[in-house]
Amino acid sequence: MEAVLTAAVALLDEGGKPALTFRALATRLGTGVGSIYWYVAGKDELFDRATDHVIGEVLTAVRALPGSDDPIADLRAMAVTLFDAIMDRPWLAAYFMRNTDVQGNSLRLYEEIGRQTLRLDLTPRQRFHAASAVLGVVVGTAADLGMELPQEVLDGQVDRDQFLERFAETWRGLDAAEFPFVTAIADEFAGHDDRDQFLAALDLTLAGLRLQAGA
Amino acid sequence: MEAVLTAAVALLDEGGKPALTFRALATRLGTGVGSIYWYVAGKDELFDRATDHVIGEVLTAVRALPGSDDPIADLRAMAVTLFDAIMDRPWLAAYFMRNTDVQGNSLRLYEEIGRQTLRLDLTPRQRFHAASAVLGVVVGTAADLGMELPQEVLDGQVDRDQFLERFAETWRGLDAAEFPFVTAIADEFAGHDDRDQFLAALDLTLAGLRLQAGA
DNA sequence: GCCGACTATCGAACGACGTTCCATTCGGAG
DNA sequence: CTCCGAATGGAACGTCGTTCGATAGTCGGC
Repeated sequence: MEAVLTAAVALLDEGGKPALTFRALATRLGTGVGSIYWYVAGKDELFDRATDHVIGEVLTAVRALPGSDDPIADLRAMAVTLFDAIMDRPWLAAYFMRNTDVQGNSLRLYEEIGRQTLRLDLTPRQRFHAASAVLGVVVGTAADLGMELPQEVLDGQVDRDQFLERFAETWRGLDAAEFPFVTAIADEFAGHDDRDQFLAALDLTLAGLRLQAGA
Repeated sequence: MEAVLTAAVALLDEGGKPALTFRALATRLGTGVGSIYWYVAGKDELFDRATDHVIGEVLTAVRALPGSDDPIADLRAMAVTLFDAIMDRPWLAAYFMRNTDVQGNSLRLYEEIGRQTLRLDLTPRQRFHAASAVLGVVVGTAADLGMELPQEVLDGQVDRDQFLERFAETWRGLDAAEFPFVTAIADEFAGHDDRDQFLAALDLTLAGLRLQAGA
């Protein structure tokens, strides 16, 4: 069981979600395809279990955070930890979008984040919305992060900066009257860092949250 | 070509992303599978074109918005319009997560949103991040919206509220010492409205944005 | 020593899918 | 009528998730 999950995670790390295949997994484990079905009911459960497995690592990382007297600062640190984990393993983003079993480590992570809102002066509903909003920022930014890279970039044939520059070049060439915004921020897009983009979005909602909590 | 796209959208509306199949599409069009390949290079392009097709409708809806003297209010209205469109067609969420061709209507929609940031007192980078953050909130919330419903709910066998209540019941039964947050907001989760959740998250980032812009 | 019951393994086979390929048909220009 | 590119249709291929039955191994009870 444990060997199945670690092998599945290894496949995901190497080739992303499409690389996780029952046949590939069986080959790596040196067994037959049918054996895997004795441990998991199907592909969904396999994916869920494998993902929950690494969410466990994220959870321990989150729990190991020092913590401070500022709940929002702690909230920020947790979100950053989660985001960094997704940057390392982009296929993780797909997990949060099919959270059928809101159980296990995913629930515990949700608890860790939501617990910070208990330290803020908010109504229960506001707490619920705050925790969801923070998670939403992570997922929302991570979503167009893992998927934006076509195969040629993953293969290392094309540099990421070159890839962005190609788009920026197209944007710069657009009609400035019809696309005042896009032409204006083409340069920003060219060299942009996904992590900075995430932090900016996160800090916006946290600023709003701080305002709401009156802290 | 046009018929192919409208049929593809119809299939997506009826059964979501897994329902969009070359064979199903060919059957609906009364042709062969190979014919579709004369119009599109593959499944990815088919999905992109079909999605961009409906994004066009969202774009006209966004452009039809009245507009006000408050850029942030306009930003909010646009985000809500986009979110509502995704609520109607949950499979749309998957589109924004694989925006390979940042061209077409998607780009125009991005322009429409970003243009509002030009009316705010921000640096170019802040404008770029603001537009991305707003889109991120929409995508982030919409993501765990379309996917959270298992098949039994889509089939109408189980009511959505019953489905949520089932989770809430589990959460209420957890140890309050170990899960102080989850047990506290179980009631909120039970009857929660996805749209309210989205609006709360959106308003948080917009409040932060308003703070940043000093408006 | 034999037995059934349970745990666990294996790979052939099935149906659905995306994609390729090629023979065929159509329609207008010469 | 001829011809050539535009457009069509569907058989065929490889891969995928999943199912299924055959086959061992293990262990307690008689």
